[in-house]
Amino acid sequence: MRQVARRIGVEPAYLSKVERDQVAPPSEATIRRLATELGEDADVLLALAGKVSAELREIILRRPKLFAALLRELKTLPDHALAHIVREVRDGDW
Amino acid sequence: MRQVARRIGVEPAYLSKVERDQVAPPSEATIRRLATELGEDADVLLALAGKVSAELREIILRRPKLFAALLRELKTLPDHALAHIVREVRDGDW
DNA sequence: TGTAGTGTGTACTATGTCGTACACATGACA
DNA sequence: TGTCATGTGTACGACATAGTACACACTACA
Repeated sequence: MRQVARRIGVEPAYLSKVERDQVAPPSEATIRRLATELGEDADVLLALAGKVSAELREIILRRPKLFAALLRELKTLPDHALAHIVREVRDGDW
Repeated sequence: MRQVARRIGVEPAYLSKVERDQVAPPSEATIRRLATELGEDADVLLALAGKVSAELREIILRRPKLFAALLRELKTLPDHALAHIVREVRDGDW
């Protein structure tokens, strides 16, 4: 644990408390370093901390109306339908 | 101005500073009341404040991987293509 | 048996967020 | 010319965020 703490640049005591939810979630930067260190998906770890990455936030902020409308429409769509859209867009069908 | 301030529940001095960007943006709740009062789109006003509504954040947080992938794919799509997707989903073509 | 490494409890701190409170200058106008 | 409404400058404050620093208890093991 001390090794992980040292590698991601925080105090061992702090990491210990983070793991046991004894403190508020770390900053995005710290969560990202932790995700890298643990081989976890950063977006998922951030979500566990109740955070959305600054990168995604920026995408939305550039076109708030469109993305707000889109997200509200997609909100209730099942996973496979979402994944389908992702694939279609990626394959350039737009 | 004092009337608007009173209606949205803040001090006139504060609203004055907000208008001239002399202070950090108000909270989401205050921005929403302001948007209602001014007849503006809340998502747009929130975006001007660099914020994404808690509602949209929650949608993402429930399925972080899917929405992260989706947003990154949609990031560079032109407005009309995004609007097209919104319509298709709304019309139940999924 | 002592000592070296491991996780944890307690206390503290700096910076950011989201405002309030009050005084003041200014211009309109009766 | 006094007063009344209007916007603004300055000071302050509560609470949240994102940690540090240090001491301490426990375990393994040479």
